[in-house]
Amino acid sequence: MKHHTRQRQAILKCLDQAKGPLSPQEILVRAREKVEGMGIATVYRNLKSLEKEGMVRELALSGEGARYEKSGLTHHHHFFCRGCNKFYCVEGCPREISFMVPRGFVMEEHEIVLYGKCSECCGNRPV
Amino acid sequence: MKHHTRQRQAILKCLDQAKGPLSPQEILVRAREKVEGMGIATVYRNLKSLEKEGMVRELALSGEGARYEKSGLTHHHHFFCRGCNKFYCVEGCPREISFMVPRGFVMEEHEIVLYGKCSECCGNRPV
DNA sequence: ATACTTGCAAAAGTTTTGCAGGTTA
DNA sequence: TAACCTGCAAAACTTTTGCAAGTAT
Repeated sequence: MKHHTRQRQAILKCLDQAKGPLSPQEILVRAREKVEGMGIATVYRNLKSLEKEGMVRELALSGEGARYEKSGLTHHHHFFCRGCNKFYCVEGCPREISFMVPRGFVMEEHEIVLYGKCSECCGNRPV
Repeated sequence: MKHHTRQRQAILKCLDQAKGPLSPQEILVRAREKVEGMGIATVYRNLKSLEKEGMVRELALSGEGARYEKSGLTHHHHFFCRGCNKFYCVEGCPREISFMVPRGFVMEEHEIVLYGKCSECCGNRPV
């Protein structure tokens, strides 16, 4: 039987409030505002178990270590800002991409990542 | 002035002969067939410098650590096989994706990764 | 009470760096 | 010869694990 701990709830809340997937470190910093003294191991452990339960999804798309987001969101993709090294969720998808699958391969999922600068890092202010 | 060492040439040759981007470990194994006793540090160092020179491109798209490929290839994307944990290059691209870029953001690049099983891992033989 | 979680510290990976010796131009 | 590279080992990071103590049911 799973227990509902403050730490676990804090992690889920962080993911809820984020505009995009977060790294374990980002989660730690934010979750510590809610649960003082929380350890990084707890973050990793909870992310793993939440992933196993299907509540969270791991994304590894930037050369910066994995990010995590709630699962069950509507189909979407991501934008990685090279200025602030953050991910943002983006809507839309060019549906028809199965023509890219090589003969004999089976596609189960796809992921699209746009790289560039977010509006804040976009010239308005110095990076 | 850069020097042309056997190690550097071996790494480039491995990348030339591969069907998709390779991990540093994969490169080490293959390069050692050409240059006995080669060390992993040499692989990492060369990949970094080749990347800086613009000859090699880093991809980090699988939760499995970065992969590297020659740069200057024609625009293409990748398929990650969850059976053998290898990347394959795939042709084609649904050109029009700029509608996905959020207002105020600037897109510099995009990457598409298909996940699934390659033909070899696809039922024909047990994974 | 029992089962599950936590924080800490140690361990296991992966990537980077320092250095003495070797190689390239 | 001077500049650059290499292999090794140590260092730096990131992620996982063991364990005694704490918490949820």
